[in-house]
Amino acid sequence: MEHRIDRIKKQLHAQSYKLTPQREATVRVLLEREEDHLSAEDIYLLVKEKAPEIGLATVYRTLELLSELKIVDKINFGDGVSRYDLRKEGAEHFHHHLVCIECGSVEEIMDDLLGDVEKIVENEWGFKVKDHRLTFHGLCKKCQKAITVEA
Amino acid sequence: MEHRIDRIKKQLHAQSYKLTPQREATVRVLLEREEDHLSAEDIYLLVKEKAPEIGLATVYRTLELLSELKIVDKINFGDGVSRYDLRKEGAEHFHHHLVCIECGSVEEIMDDLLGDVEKIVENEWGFKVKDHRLTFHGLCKKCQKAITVEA
DNA sequence: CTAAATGCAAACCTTTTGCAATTCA
DNA sequence: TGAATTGCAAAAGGTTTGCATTTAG
Repeated sequence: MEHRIDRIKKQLHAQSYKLTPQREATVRVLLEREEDHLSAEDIYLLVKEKAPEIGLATVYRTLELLSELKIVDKINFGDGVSRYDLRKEGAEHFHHHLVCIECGSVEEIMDDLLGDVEKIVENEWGFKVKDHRLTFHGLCKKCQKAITVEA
Repeated sequence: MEHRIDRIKKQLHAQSYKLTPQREATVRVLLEREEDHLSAEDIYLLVKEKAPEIGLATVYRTLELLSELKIVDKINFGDGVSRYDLRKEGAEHFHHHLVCIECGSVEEIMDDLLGDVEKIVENEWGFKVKDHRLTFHGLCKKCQKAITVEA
């Protein structure tokens, strides 16, 4: 944890950005809730517990900055809100998501399943892939069971 | 074209929705601009040319209805706007997109490249896939060339 | 005829921005 | 010190909603 904060601090300083207490608090929330897919508002409320004086605008500005630095990825699952997801260290590509259409849960897949597909896209379409977004919509294990039982 | 309109009319009637002139005009715009990825506002302006009295709210309501009926898919490329994409007839899955990070162009891929990946997700994660969203971000052919030349 | 649909304007939400005051390096 | 950052409140989108009126079936 401290290790990752240090790293991020260095990344910021490298571009002459400052690691303010507000930014640090925001990053800590992101680290603590790595599994979640929090909206800016969610993050704001959590950061407020540690740093009550912070403003929502600062959270937005911090998240934008972290996006630029590729520390977080901004995603959108189709509800009207952007969500922010910490990039795994060293990850070349954005990970994938399984969104349950029944209960709304979001599971992450870290494996890169798209190696072959990207080759096809590059060779057959001449498109140079830099990143991707892949989300599956369907039924998670739990909801599949629930439906089987009730049927 | 008329054939597809008829089909949609039937789909609407099947659920006792009406095919109003406003709805028909909206569908026609969608059919004419099948290749594009129009926002609600874009569609509104285009529909207005044929049916000047239409209101933006009606366009939104129509698009929502068409989404429900799986006639269009609502997508989000990360700019703050929802875009609407006509589903190809008989398509089981949503098609894929190649978004150029240089010029913003959007190309569509109709082939289903995810068959194998879906099998893995179903078998290894126990997740029952119903649909997916796959977008690649990178450089289109044109922009790759442009960059090579200027370098 | 009557449930469904429309147009308009107001309301809503999320996100962004201007600016004076503050703070990190 | 001085450029970067913050908080606040206002503004700016995009989208939704309430309601009186109109219309497709």
